[in-house]
Amino acid sequence: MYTMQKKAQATTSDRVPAPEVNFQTCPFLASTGVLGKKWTLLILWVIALLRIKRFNQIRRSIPGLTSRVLVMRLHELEKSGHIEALIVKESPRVVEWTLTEKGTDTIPILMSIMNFTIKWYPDEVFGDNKSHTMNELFPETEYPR
Amino acid sequence: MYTMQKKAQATTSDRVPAPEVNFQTCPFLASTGVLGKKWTLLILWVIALLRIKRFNQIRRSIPGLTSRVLVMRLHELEKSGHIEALIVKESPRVVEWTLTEKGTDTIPILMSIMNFTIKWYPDEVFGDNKSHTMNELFPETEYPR
DNA sequence: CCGCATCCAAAATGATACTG
DNA sequence: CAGTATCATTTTGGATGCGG
Repeated sequence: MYTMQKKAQATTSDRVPAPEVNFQTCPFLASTGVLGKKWTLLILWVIALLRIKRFNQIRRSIPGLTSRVLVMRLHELEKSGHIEALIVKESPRVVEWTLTEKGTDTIPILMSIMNFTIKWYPDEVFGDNKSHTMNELFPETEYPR
Repeated sequence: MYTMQKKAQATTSDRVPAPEVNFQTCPFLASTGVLGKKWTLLILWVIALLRIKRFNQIRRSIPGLTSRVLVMRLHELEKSGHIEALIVKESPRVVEWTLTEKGTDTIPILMSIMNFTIKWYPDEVFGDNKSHTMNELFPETEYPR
């Protein structure tokens, strides 16, 4: 429960949370880093939660994502240290993409997003229209922190 | 702690988490909704955590954000039900933007992002280079869930 | 000053085909 | 299989203006 919500007699002079945080320069929030770009979180979800490691498998698991954008995002994520490429074999080339420690630390973000989505967009993410909770879906996972 | 990380003898036939979730259609992850677009989370941060409600104050608090994009995002966020406009006065028009319940539910997402950022990008978000934790920064807030 | 519209340039992304 | 190359389309940036 957030205590910062407006109470009956609350005024606008309530404490401003964490003014010492330069939120404007957060690479994700400001979309200056790869995490703020289109398709990135979906790609991370696939690698992190579905454990899909291969280029074309990732692409096929995300309808609408093209090779062009996928290869851009993978290389950006590699450069930013979220994922690593393991060259399994050359000619025909086989590459496996896996999370680094930094990439693993994005999982709570993905979880908090999905937690929001299953509450506000259940029709979009469930075929059966039943209500679901994160604990039901990810029973062995503590999230998001 | 996530139990889905690879253990020594783990194989790729480990359980795939939550196959019943159509993650591809999550509006945020897929960037089909406003939350996935550039500047949106920064705008929500300002309204939610800094409690800034006015158009030009929001704009000035986010360097680089133009009127054009701000007005687009505010109206998109209004349409999607994350924020509400309160017309305080006409001529000159004064509008106050505040979070709805749905918008309030995005705060855990913002928190998990900042939690990630203060770990991996401390130089970008702190001026003093000291180490910080979320509990230190948001003492009265339980987060992210 | 306020919120917001218009115009045009630049950047990001989509579609399709192709290569080692 | 894992990417490239090319071109069309969409989204965003920047300047400017405008009625209240």
